[in-house]
Amino acid sequence: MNKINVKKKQVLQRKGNLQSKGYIVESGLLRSYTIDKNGKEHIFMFGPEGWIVTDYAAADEPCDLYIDALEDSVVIQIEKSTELEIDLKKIMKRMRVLQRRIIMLMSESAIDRYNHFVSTYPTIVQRVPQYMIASYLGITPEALSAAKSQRLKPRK
Amino acid sequence: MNKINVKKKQVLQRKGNLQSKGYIVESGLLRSYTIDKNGKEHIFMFGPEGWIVTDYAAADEPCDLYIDALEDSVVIQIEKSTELEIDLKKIMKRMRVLQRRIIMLMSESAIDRYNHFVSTYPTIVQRVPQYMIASYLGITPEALSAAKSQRLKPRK
DNA sequence: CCATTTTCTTAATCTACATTAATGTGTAGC
DNA sequence: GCTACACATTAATGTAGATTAAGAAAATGG
Repeated sequence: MNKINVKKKQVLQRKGNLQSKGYIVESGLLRSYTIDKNGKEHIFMFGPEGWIVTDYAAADEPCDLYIDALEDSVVIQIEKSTELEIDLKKIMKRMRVLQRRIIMLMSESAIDRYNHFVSTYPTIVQRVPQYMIASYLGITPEALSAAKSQRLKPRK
Repeated sequence: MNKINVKKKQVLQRKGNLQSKGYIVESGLLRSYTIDKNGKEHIFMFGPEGWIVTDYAAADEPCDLYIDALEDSVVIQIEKSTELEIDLKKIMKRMRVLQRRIIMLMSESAIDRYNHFVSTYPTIVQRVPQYMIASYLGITPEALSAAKSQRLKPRK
């Protein structure tokens, strides 16, 4: 078993890596993200304690995601084949998270996605800066800020 | 084994169903989709021959997706637990498809997503109306039509 | 075939969100 | 207490894509 201490900002995986691993987060917080052709970051997922962070490229394919640490963390590095054997129900759950994310990106407004996020991951909201949540939601920090202040105003 | 003949437009599963099944498509074409609070449809995936179409809700949870047939089809109905035992590599592939979809929804313009779709699923483009592809891409048919005609115009 | 319905396109207007830029606020180190 | 840096807010302007509506084209059924 391969337990690793990771410092905040340390990069565990870069886009394009072959043989990318999975990471079980024991403590701390990881994130995975892409950088698009305009150099803009888009956060794919946050990985707090208990979560597994990985890219779903096969072992011999270049992966799509960067993975780094948002807090000092302790993680267990695993082979991808191992992860999948772990727990059928967990895989199902992960699939559903991805499914929901797609549905939300297609069918909900920015503020609705934000509200959803806050109620689904209240602890993460406290731990990462607003602009990263915006990045996860697929909008700019400015748009999130505006949407939030809108929400607080009583309707006339 | 539960082989079913499905007529075009026949609905196999409704959003909110419990105990929803998975469907292996032997021939024909299925799709899964949601309907948002404004009554608008958003296609989650197309399932041509050889694909498995399913919602990732656990057996006892209400599912998120409708599933219906876009062409007369022959499908095999399976229990979800069965599906997952089938093939680890396939699961991985499915995960990656979802991952890519999320990345694309967050980081690419409508026309880039369209081009991607066409090169990834050239056969499906021939088999479904444009407005369904728009729905899959997360845009309106009008926007897709406009984007396509833009693309064809030589740049000045 | 013809008639009807479904799908696609075009164009005008509207809106959510992006971009840019400036200002504000916190907090960490000195 | 300053200074700096990281983050959040606000406001002005820009733009991709939504909406609406109309007409053209294509598919479908009798």
